[in-house]
Amino acid sequence: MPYTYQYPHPAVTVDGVVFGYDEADLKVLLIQREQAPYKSRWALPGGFVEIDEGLEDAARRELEEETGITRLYLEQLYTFGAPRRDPRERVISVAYYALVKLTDHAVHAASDARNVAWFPVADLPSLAFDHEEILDVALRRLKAKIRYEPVGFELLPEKFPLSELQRLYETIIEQPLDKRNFRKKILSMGLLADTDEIQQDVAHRAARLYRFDQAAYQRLKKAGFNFEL
Amino acid sequence: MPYTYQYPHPAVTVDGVVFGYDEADLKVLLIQREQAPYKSRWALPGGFVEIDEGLEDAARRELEEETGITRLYLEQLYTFGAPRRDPRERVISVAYYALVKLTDHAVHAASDARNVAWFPVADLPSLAFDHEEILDVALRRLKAKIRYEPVGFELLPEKFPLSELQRLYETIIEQPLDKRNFRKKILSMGLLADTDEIQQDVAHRAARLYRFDQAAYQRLKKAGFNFEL
DNA sequence: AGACGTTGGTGTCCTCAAAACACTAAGGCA
DNA sequence: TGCCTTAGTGTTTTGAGGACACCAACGTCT
Repeated sequence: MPYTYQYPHPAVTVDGVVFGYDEADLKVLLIQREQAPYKSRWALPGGFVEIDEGLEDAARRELEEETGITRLYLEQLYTFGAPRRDPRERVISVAYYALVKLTDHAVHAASDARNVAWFPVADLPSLAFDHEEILDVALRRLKAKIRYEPVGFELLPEKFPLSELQRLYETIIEQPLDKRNFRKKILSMGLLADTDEIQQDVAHRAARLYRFDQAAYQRLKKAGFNFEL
Repeated sequence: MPYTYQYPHPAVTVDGVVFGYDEADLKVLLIQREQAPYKSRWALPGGFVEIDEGLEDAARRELEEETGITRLYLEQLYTFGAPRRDPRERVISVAYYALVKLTDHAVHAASDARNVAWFPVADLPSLAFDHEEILDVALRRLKAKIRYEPVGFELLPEKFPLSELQRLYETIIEQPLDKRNFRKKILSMGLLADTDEIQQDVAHRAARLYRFDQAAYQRLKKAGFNFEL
């Protein structure tokens, strides 16, 4: 027990709410706990912050260790610190939320022996600790954020048809959008670049594929442009 | 040194960015440090989180202890945890921002012997630790938040003329607003109740005084209303 | 008493973006 | 060849935001 302090110190962890999307619904990555407390309950991936490690670094490291996911959009969400949220000791958790392209990470979600799985947000198991609350906050943040910043693209493959983008939006904000108005608006922003490709192997007319034009977005943002819906 | 752990634990603090407004500019409450490090530098009020105390509770307690301010709008801002942000040991700071009615707290800002003062955000001294960064994040948040949630009223006296509300908005978002359009819009929301009073002791035509109608706001919010600008 | 200075308070028109709305095109499949 | 499914396309209507200028009230100064 080599670490002593003059005053009691809480433990600090990071937890990650990792969102993914597959043509049907919005999903979250969960890990089944192997140890007490909450043994065999599902929980958000996360762990302790090393003493010499930045918070975001810790979040990335834990996500990589536990789920194998490496490149992702990551942003701090909120810090949860209710005194008894962990029965063992006082633990303060800095929560992050992340968006990944599910297509890249679909299968091998289980990286080490652990039980890792994607769950549709509409149909979740009961979670360990206060993780349901954390997830709830993350979901509200995502719903709000997607309307005024172009983060939805982080959830899609690099090339995607407009209809998929629209379905993504409809899924997340939970309301239908008019097809023509959606296309008109999103295209008029000039953030989408038309790859000269079309869908393959579909049983109907193939759609054009677009990609998000990061460079154009940066340019527009500097010029005072504000993404909206 | 009675507190020992198996692994190293960081210290956890809360810091508060307290905003006030007085008919000319937006101000922030700062404390002059009495001890090293950064002795005699100005800093955000804050302090250590007790081991059995919620984060928001800690923020309120510290603000009351150090500045005497008691009723305020308080909201978690962001958590800062760069490994060397405090030279003594690893310290993770959960920052909050607060809005107060400066009229209520103008004078006795110095509660105990400490040196406490309001500074215009446009003219700040150099600050201790990473507090300039924290303040910067807080300011950006306030600017964004005031446009889509009716928090501006927290900075004004209970009864205020419309012109003062408009000046507040112009100060915070740093651009002028058209008087007629502003009045039209804000009044049409139905969030302001006309007290039947007017300004006293002014050297010109006296303005009607309004107050923010919290009950009406709650009602509208439930009905799906969204405040904007 | 009268002129002046300062802030309060009011309405219209124009412009543009959001919302509603329905049909043809393409291509695989039975 | 007909059918099913999804892609792709414009116009009209409606409402909100933005530009814009004058009179009213009231204290102050001479």
